[in-house]
Amino acid sequence: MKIRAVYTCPLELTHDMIKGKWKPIILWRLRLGPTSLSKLERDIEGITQKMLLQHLKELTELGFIGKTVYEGYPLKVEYFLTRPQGEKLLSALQIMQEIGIDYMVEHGMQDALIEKGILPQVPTKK
Amino acid sequence: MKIRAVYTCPLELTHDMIKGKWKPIILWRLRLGPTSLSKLERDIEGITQKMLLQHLKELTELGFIGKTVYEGYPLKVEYFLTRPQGEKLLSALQIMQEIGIDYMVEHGMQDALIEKGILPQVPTKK
DNA sequence: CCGTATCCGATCCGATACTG
DNA sequence: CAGTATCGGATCGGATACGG
Repeated sequence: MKIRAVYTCPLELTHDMIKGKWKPIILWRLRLGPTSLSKLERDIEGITQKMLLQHLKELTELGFIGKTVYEGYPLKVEYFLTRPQGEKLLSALQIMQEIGIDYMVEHGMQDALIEKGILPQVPTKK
Repeated sequence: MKIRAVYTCPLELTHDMIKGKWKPIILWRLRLGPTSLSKLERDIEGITQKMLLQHLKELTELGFIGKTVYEGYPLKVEYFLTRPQGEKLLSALQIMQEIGIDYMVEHGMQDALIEKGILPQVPTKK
């Protein structure tokens, strides 16, 4: 991904930076703290290693994610949210998470949320 | 665009809902109040009528935008942000706008911002 | 465990022409 | 002014294989 020279507004730039099916999910997972590639791959259901690496790379180049490489064997690498950039972006994603929850609750999709422990059992009765 | 039955997390759903080159820009423009199709088309530089209509339709179906149709000629339609959904989404976009500004300032792209009046003349000296 | 490369179908979006 | 339809190139993302 490359940054264009001109955008309609800064918002468009940001939207472009988090474009990609897995980018928000990766950042969201990283809010829990630094992790390795393999952990991310295990935790993010359905992602392929290729997409994970590609999106990690882009987010790193954009300054939202940092990377620590430990020398020696076995290989060890940790990815983490940068501050303040990564964490600020997270605050936008936090709102988006809420919007998603609101939407699902209003459209009878709570069951999926309860299953994942995002919502507690037996939510407000209609 | 269609809503899938299952998502990794609610955040992914929201990200999907605002996927599309012009969606954030359209919503951003609507923060200024209700407007017509033709005004949007004029104000959003580079958009085609086709994309504008397509994205407006999707955002309307998703509940972020509302639409008032006035009877009689000349035809008159107004699009507006819904509350609370549209306005809540706007608050996430607000943060994304700031992130974009931050990025541009840190990468020597302020000139574009000053031109558009987003930043005042002569910002903080390095 | 970490990372790169290729192939290929799906989708996105711009251009353009046309209707009420 | 508001909205629909079609076509084609560009990009995205999944599968898969391979290398440090």
